[in-house]
Amino acid sequence: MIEAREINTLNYSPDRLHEAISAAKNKLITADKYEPRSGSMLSRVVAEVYPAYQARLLASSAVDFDDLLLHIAQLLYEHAEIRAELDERYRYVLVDEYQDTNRAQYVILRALSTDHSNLAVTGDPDQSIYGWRGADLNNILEFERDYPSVNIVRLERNYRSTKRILRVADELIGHNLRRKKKELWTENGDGAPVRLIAYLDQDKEAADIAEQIRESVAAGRRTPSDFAVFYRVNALSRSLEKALRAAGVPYQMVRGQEFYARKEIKDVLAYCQLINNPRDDMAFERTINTPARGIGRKTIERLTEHAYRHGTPLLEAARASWEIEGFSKGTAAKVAAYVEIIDRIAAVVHGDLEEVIGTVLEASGYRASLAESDDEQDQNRLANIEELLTDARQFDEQNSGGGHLEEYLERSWLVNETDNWDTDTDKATLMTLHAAKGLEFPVVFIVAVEDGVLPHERVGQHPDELEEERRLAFVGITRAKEELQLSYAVTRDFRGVRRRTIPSSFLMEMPRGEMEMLGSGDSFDEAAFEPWDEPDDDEGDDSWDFQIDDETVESVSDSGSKPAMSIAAASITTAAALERSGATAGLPNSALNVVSEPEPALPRVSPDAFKQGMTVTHPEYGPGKIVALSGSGKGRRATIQFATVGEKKIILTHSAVRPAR
DNA sequence: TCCTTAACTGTTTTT
DNA sequence: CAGTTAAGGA
Repeated sequence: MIEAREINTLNYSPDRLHEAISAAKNKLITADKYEPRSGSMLSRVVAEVYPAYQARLLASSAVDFDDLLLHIAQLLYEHAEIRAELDERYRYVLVDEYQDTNRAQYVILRALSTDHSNLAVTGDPDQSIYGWRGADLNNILEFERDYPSVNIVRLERNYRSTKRILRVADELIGHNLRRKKKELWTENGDGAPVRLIAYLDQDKEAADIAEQIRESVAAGRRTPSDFAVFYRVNALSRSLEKALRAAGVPYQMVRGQEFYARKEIKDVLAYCQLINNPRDDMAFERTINTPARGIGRKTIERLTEHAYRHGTPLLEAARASWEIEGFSKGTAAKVAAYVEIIDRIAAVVHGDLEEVIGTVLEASGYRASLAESDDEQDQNRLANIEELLTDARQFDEQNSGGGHLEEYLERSWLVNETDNWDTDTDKATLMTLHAAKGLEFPVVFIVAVEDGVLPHERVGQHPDELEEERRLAFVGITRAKEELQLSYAVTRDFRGVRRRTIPSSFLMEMPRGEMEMLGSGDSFDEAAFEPWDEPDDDEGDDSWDFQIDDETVESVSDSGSKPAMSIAAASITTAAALERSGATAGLPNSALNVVSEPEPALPRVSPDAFKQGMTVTHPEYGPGKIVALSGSGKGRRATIQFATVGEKKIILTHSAVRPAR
């Protein structure tokens, strides 16, 4: 579809376009109402693709995730009598996790609670972490305005965490502006200090965490399921898995969709989808030459054309293969053989799922083609397919009588992250911060609390996005009941390259009094943290600012004077201290080279590189825009409008301000 | 049409 | 690094 329009897929990838369409749908903008924003090429492309995409969904009798809500909202909106009937039927409506609702859900809720306004919602604005998916924080922030007669109950008592953990969480989230203030308290004990550990690299980080778990379990103090390790991105799980395996710690990794998203599983399920819905052209295209049966691009092209001309689905066109012009006898026979396969599977559609999938595997030749292969990966795939059969059998046990194909497929689409999280087995848990919401563990580790990872570098210049990252950290921290460890690695391998990292700015927003700063084992010079440990005479936010000429100017002090310390400077000190202490002695050359690399942790930017109107970021104040510049050389200053704290005047040579990524 | 190899490229989170 | 695409040969 995108190809047909000769759209430049480099700038407008299917992913990006779908994302844009999804965002539009979340805002209840239907294809016919979508207006391209002037000046935005992307939106012009979307305006072209969106209606075609929607038409194609309709032709396939399909809906996407967003349609699930959009269609309902539209139905309720356009048909007063249906709305009234459903409002009548559902007298009392309860919504959990209200902070994660989007515009469409909001409209649906309103529609269902108009005549019978019995609506109860629960949620915590500080735990809204799905803004990027269309969740609208305003839904909860402005609930009182939307429903003036509302009765609000604040649940501020925390029964889960220790006082220290709670204070760390509370102070961090206090840096957010778009929230509802609340006073969290608990009668639990102080508990242990929150640990902040700097490791040399991610392998040391992973190994130490694994070792801590192993040791506690061996000592009988804890059991594996007491532990959870959270990370911002899935890619970070690799070294953790390796270390846990090496330490012999049983673990489970929660990765939603993982199973059903595998190529081989999707291949097999595509046959099922086509049986379930013969108009599913995507399933047709996926299956017709999987495994390879000599049906290529050209053949599919001709089929598509025939289908288009007759207004039929592709499978229908394939049934007429003998009449299609340009098809050789051989080609027509191959296509007919494929149709035959589909029909054979369709014949057992009313049986058990295990039978349906078993038939797919046999009739399609999929299993045989994998079994013949001597590629190691294919053997793996074979194992996954056997697992799919097991999954199907389990499903059959719960849904006896057969004929439940559609339900099974639905489940495969809708499984979420935590659905396959097993609470009964005694294993440590690895998961993303997003997946962690709603859970709790006695001991929590959060790894890679680094600039660019937690807040993730892809959060845009919009302050709301930075705040969402902060909420994500908040969610992770508040999962911990008794112990919490935050950590970062001084260097981290990323995409095959070793990089020096900068500790997350969020770490500077946490109360040092509740925390314990550590290096990893004795390989770390604690002196590196001295500037942090030293309690400031004044507390809190202003500690790195001091007054000059009436203006608040921010600067990193020279070594010697004590209070001001930016996070970037801390990381430089850390690395330097490492070198001095010979902490790197045991490392292979490559690692040593990197640590002693002349490249500073914070790329120094010449003051002249800053231009008016430029978007910049600051480790504490977040993103901002340069309003004005003054002075020159070392004295060059910028007035920056920060989204979080308003306008600040900053000396560029000394500050940690950088051009936005 | 298929298969192998080399080059390339892109990287968040997921109902 | 890993997953995907482009190119070229069978």
